[in-house]
Amino acid sequence: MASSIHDLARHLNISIGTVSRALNGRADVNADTRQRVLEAARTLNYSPNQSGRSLRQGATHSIAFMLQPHPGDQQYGEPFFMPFLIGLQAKLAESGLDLIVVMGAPGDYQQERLRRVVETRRADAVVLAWTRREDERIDYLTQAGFPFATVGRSRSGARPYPSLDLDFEKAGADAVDRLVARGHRRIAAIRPSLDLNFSYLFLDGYSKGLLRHGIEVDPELIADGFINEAGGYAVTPRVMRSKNPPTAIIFNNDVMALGGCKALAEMGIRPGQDIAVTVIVDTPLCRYFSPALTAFRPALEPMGQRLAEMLLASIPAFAGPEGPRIIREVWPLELVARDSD
Amino acid sequence: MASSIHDLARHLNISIGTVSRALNGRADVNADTRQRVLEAARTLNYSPNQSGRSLRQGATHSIAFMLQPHPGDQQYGEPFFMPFLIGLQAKLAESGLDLIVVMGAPGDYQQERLRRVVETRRADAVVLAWTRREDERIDYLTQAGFPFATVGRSRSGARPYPSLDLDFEKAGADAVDRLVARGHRRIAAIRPSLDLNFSYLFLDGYSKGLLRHGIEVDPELIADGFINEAGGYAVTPRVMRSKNPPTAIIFNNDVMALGGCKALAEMGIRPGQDIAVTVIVDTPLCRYFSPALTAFRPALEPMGQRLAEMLLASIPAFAGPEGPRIIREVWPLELVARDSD
DNA sequence: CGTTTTTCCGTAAACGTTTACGAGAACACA
DNA sequence: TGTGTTCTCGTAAACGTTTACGGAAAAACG
Repeated sequence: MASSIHDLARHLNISIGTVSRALNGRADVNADTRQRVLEAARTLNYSPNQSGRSLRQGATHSIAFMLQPHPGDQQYGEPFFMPFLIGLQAKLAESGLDLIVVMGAPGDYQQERLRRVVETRRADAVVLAWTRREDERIDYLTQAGFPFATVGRSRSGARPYPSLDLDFEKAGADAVDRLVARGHRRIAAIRPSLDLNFSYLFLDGYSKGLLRHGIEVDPELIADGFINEAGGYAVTPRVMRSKNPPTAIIFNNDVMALGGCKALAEMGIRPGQDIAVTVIVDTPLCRYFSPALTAFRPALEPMGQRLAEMLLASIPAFAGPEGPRIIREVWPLELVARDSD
Repeated sequence: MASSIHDLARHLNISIGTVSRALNGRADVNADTRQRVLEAARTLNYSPNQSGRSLRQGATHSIAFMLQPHPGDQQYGEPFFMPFLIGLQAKLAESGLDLIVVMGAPGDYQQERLRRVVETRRADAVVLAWTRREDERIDYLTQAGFPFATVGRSRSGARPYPSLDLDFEKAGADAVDRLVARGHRRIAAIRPSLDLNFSYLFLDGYSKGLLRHGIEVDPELIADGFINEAGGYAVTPRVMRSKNPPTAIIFNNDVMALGGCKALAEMGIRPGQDIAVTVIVDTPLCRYFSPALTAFRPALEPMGQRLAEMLLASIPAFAGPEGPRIIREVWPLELVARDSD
């Protein structure tokens, strides 16, 4: 079943060294022998043992994406990440790299899992998502000298590292601009309660947007909750019951918006009619909700591809002739105007 | 940085064999030396190189979950699988196994990816999801003698294999029962157009349910679409515009229901008032939609745990003293009555 | 034909583990 | 003291690759 390089060598009556060289496309092997080797490999259904080559080369040819549920959440934010992963995987495959997604148990915030991946050398590099404002994972990886890239920024990290993020700050400000232009002055912001960095960026943009229009930031109109439907559901009534309730709400993500709209519905408040609703990160949910939610859309699949390029560019073994480079980029979020505001 | 077993041996002035035995908890090593080895391992920050032990043992200590987007879909059905994966991963970890999620490119239906995993021995077993009625992956794995388990059943497979499925047939029939009891006789069914096995099971149950009440199955009330929001959106108007339109719709999954409800909204038809809507597989979306959707709920996390047990029980190396066993189970879907019917 | 270069291939070591085997030391028992 | 048993540990092979090195044969060159 499992045919090794020795089987090929024996079958062709040549040495294993030659077989290996032929397979790996090295120059010092006769064109004819190479042909025979490749053919034998096909007929004997040979494919190289990963453990063997990893051990010899000190490289696993795989990149790990760390997947972690948030505490209090069972959703992983996947509607967001799946298109991203498609792009990432496609680009990595071009360089012969496999993408593996490493699961963590809920609650331990990946540290333990990450250590495992790094120390047992299960992957050549990792991709981190859901970066936090202070992110111990980033500190650990830089300190360990392990290659990585992040989707999202962070304050952590002694050395620079490749990162790709969305411009949540601009989106937050743009959302305010649009609502103000439509006559709103009481605008609420609902965001995750965790230390997630994009949550801060969003709030910064929101605040700057308000100030730009001479509107004071009212703490009563800002609320934090779990980053899931239940979080939005729990927290939205709170801002609606403030002394001077908002006429518009900006939700930081789609699932919190879903929960929030549920709460609004139960209060008899209709998005798009009685209140304006804007969502920062667009997903199919926003589009197919009724009313369709105005949202800011990321280019997820291209982002995945780009992050792969950036990650590889930072690793000496994969970087081009000009040597490794650290690339950091922030991509725009594009407004998709729909019916909810 | 990367300390090996040789480093430990040199540091302690003993042989690598002894170190290895101490680390692996074998009996023939002095309690005192074991203590010293373990301590040195901690201070030198040793952890075994996976490639090394995999190569030697012929086992990778990891299980692969094959993740594949459907053609025409970018969603992966993750809201469904994530809690399942949490359970799966938790149980596998108890046996020292890592769960890795292997991505496939959209469209190639995993075959290529699966071959890669199997042939390069990247995992000791795989878990398949989204089983099809005729599933070449199952044929391939049985023929290759590679351990696997599925969530979902299939017609394929020369030999029996562990599988865990939900009782879509009963859920379909129960949904009909409930709707009939509430006075409906024109009941539509909307399901994925792919060869997915649960789609057939659902339709069987639906048909049997109707016949049980003496209601003829009307092909005009059955529609197939992409298993995503767009699919439900595209296909729902078709059944609504039939000569004798339905007064109730059963959707096979949450995302198609979301799209379908969008289409209904645009036609001025309100779920829960103008039409009854039932969803077979419950997710947070169903709960937080307005109106909350009546749905059938699976116990996803326990299912993940159970499948891990079943998979391990089927592998000689992990099975208990009574030897390997093939377990197949079908779990119930529990009705959660809400506001949409 | 002698010398140099090129082409091609075999040999063997190395990657980090695990483990079968055997041997020395300590101990028990008569 | 002689014999057998039990504890411990070192030695070395093996897992499947890749690759540095060197050498034989062929080709090129004068």
